[in-house]
Amino acid sequence: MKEDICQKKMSLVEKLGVHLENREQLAPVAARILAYIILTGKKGTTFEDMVTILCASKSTISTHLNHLQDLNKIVYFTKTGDRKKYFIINKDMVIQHIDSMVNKWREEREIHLELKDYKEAINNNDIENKNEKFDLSFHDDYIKFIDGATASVEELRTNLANNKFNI
Amino acid sequence: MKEDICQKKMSLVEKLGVHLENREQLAPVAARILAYIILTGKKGTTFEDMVTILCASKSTISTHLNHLQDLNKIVYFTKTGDRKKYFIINKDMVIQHIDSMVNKWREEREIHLELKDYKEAINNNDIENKNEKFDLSFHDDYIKFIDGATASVEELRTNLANNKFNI
DNA sequence: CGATTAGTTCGGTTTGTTCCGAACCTGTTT
DNA sequence: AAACAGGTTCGGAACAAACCGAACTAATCG
Repeated sequence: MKEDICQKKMSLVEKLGVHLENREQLAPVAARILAYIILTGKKGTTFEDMVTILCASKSTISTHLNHLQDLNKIVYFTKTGDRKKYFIINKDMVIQHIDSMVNKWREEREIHLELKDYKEAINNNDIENKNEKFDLSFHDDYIKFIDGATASVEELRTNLANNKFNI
Repeated sequence: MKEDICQKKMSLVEKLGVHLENREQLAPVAARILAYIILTGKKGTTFEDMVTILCASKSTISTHLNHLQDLNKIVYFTKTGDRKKYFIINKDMVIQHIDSMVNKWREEREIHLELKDYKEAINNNDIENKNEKFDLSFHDDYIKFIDGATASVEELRTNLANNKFNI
């Protein structure tokens, strides 16, 4: 029973780990630490736990734990008469992620506008070769998509803010 | 005049290059090749052009050009009595990109469902600690966002298919 | 004081990526 | 045949990322 759940947990740590590794650009072990902390939830996880469960050295865990704290992805609480730190995820990690998506899309939008500008200038410069001109409507469509996606994510942001609880 | 445009072009190659390097997970020079091909448009670019303009070795250009062709990002056309290949972007590169976004979101959706399942199982297992239970509504909100974003991107896909011209 | 707990710091190895130069190949021109 | 155009292939240099072990620190406990 308990072993079953533990096995399920570790398989999810790997799966979520791979996902976070890509999404958050983290080192393999750092991503697994984050995944493990997420899946352990409010009761928190300690340094030692992770050393044994994730099968990594103390130095690796130490470095990555500090890194994740620098990135504001995790925080810890303590218990009286206990020197250990209990790590949990920072509850606005999700908001951070949403903001980074919005930023990424804003940057992409900027690039599309710049590309369109450049292509327009080229199109107007050589009048001779009509069939070699750039198509520009693609950029407008793409910008429309970005605006739609941004609207969806802003809605998510409001939903989360209203519910006031995350993860 | 022409130097101005050329300088603008190269600065856009770098900017778009950095963007593609991250978005498409390409090596720096590979991303710049792709950016240069995009910004040159329908008249196409040759191997030699890129060696001189991007200041990279023949071997580097060769390797990356072949890699980009393997990824179906670029294609070439030829001219009678001219052994050079003229590279242009594959016009369904955009569709590929859209499909990869849709896939990424579908995977993310799956993970959220799995996480929710796991957390629900844990919540029902220990009945004692009520305040340590996982919040689950976050996953529903996130899935709602993914569905919204997917709808936006599907709309983009239809727009592009209707217009029948890309890039 | 000595031992233990909880964690940090540093140097080094392993592994992977990115690019280059030199040699090579294949078809064409002289 | 020799030279050239248009590439390809291979070995390796240079650098960066990821992790580890060993030595260390700092606080607490017997």
